[in-house]
Amino acid sequence: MTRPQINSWQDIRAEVQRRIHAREWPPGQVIPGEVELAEEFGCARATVNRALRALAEAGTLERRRKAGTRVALHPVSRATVDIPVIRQEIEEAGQGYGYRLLDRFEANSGLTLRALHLADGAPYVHENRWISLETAPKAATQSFEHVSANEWLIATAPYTHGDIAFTAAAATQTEADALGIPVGAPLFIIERTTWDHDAKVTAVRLSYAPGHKLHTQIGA
Amino acid sequence: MTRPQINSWQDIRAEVQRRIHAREWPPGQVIPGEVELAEEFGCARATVNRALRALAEAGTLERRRKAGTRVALHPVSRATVDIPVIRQEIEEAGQGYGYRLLDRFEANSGLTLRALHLADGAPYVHENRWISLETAPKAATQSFEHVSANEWLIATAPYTHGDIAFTAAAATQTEADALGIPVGAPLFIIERTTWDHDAKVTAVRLSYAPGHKLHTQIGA
DNA sequence: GAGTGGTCTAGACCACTGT
DNA sequence: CAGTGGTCTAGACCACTCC
Repeated sequence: MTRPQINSWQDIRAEVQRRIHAREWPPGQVIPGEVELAEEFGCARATVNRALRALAEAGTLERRRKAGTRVALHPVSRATVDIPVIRQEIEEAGQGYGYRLLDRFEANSGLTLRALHLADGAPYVHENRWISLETAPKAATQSFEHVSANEWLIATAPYTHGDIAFTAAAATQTEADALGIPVGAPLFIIERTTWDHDAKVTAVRLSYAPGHKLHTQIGA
Repeated sequence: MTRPQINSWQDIRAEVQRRIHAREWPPGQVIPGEVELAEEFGCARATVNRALRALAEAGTLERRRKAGTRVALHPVSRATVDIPVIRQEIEEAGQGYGYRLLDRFEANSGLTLRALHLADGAPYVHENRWISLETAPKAATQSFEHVSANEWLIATAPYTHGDIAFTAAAATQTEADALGIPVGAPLFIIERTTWDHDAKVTAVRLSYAPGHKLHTQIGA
């Protein structure tokens, strides 16, 4: 009785997942060390390391030096969400992209924009954005009437990190007018702020027309 | 004129990010191969591979055999969202966790539950769940009056993969009654379905009380 | 077919951290 | 202080894919 040969790090990952799945290694339990597993599987320790690291990044395992590797006690679902450029998002759905600048004014050291993105002519998402003129001074010379801030910033003002929040909110009068919906309608909101090192680059609130869903997947 | 020594794969990752950031390697451009970079940085190819692989996983680079490595043309923001167990989510916010089963009935080969999770006694999220009695037959013998399906399933019915959707919706009469809010109020919704290989395990719709935000971060 | 990334190995040293 | 994971190396072969 033989079992399929376990060679690659992905095979090892699958086998470890199977043992966790089958409760051979229940949640919270410390599993054998890398050296021991390498011997069992007949491979190099680096290969085991590769497999266990992948599982740790996925949230399935928790690893600490000296303490060892254990099966995660509270297996959160770790989902990776891709937030595309809006034009891309619309065009990939096979729809025609449209863009309208609604409002624009400078105040102090910031530029505030409001814009509407359309899919096949229908309002898709309302964008309320602030751009730092200290970090991205060239924004002051851009009209943003034909190029969305979304795309201009990507090509012009790189960032090092940011944070994102998802929530729901009732449509304000401004949003309702722009999207052509009743005030108070439930909107899916994405708020994003990005920095270039310590300098804030931009902050944006995207208000999606009712019905919008953000999909993602989880594995193991 | 010397620059800081570049040794670790994280140093290499940072240096590559810097060159992309500084437009030395603009979006779409093919960057030097691993061998060449390894020579430049005076390290092993595996170390360069480690750094470039990390950037590829983050969406910053696109790699293909033979074609080489290029800077991503449409740098989507790839955010990893941790979706914790609800009890944990509440307790980590320093609030007291409460749970009430609202409804329960079996139909055909499925068990349908409605429940309410509370934070410091206030309604936090309304849960509407379906559990496959084919995949998880033991669910039929569970009352779920004191143990939430959320936690019971984690401890009992593992899954291999699933999908998640985020959206916003107006509170239904049922949700409004449970959460103590007006009908039509904007709710943040998480819909999740999980499978164990080909068999559907459970599907759940979580309706969060108004104001709830799901936070995450992005880097590079 | 040839060039690139993907992976594996065997060994070594390092870094963190629990005891 | 000692044990575990984290990383690096030098070399090798493989797998994919563009030409």
